[in-house]
Amino acid sequence: MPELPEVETVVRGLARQISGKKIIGVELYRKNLRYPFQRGFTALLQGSSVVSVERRAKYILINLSNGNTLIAHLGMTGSFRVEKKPAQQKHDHVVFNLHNNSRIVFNDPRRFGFMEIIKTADIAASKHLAHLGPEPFDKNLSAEDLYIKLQKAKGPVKPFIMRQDFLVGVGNIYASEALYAARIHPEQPAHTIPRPQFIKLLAEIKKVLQRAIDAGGSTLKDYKNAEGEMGYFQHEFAVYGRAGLPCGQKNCQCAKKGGIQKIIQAGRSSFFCPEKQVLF
DNA sequence: AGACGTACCTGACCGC
DNA sequence: TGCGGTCAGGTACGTC
Repeated sequence: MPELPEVETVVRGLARQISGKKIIGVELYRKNLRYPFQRGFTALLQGSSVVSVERRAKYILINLSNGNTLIAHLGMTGSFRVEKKPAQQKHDHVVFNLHNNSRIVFNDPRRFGFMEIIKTADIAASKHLAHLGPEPFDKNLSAEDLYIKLQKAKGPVKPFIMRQDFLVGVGNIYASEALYAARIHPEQPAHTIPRPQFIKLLAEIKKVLQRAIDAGGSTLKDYKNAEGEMGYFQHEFAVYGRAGLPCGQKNCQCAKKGGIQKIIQAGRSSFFCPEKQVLF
């Protein structure tokens, strides 16, 4: 499910639904997700109130009044939903009962997601967040620093821009979309990209992420935000999942030559327009 | 040190 | 209808 826009959408929904609410009980329906739940998981939450809900990279941070933060990651298929009345579904793993009688349910069929509680003061230095690169929408984001890293990169550009220690938030969908918008072939060696093209690529990454946030994320299969709403950005994909179809721009010659190409890079599907994205 | 494959899991879909 | 194979939005870890 979730790249930056989907996580951002979930965070905004959760913030609306649970900010200021007290957690009166937690139900765990298994002993692990991707990792085992830590000892005392339930006790660390019970009785505290939600101060705020934030996003860092693709992680959801729920800050609590007791000085702890619940870090949650959605993996590929994790989702939160808000319920007024219990309506158990397959793969519901965690339920947070709030004092206003609503329930926040975490559901995750593949269980690649996880949750961990850490002291709020230790969040930035925590195992999961310490190595992360900058946020794309950080006011102080330095294109120059990123370009220096890019020049030292070895492999093709597409897997490189998905590295969370380079720049956070870009996953498999938006990597293809941003490269298309910047007219860069996904197999172009990262270090060969000239400075102006990289600046363009960075701008397109931000643009596509922002457009996706504005559309409420992308719903491929069953993604929904915390309030049960689907995203709509999938209707705006120019290349992702569109192998054999014409690319996002009308009248592109690629339509006559087999359309959008699909290749596998680092075990993931990449999509590109063979007319507009040419190796150099 | 860094790059790569692989593992983690379930479900949907496709061809036979 | 059923079965096997393939693929899926992400991350971490072992092994060169």
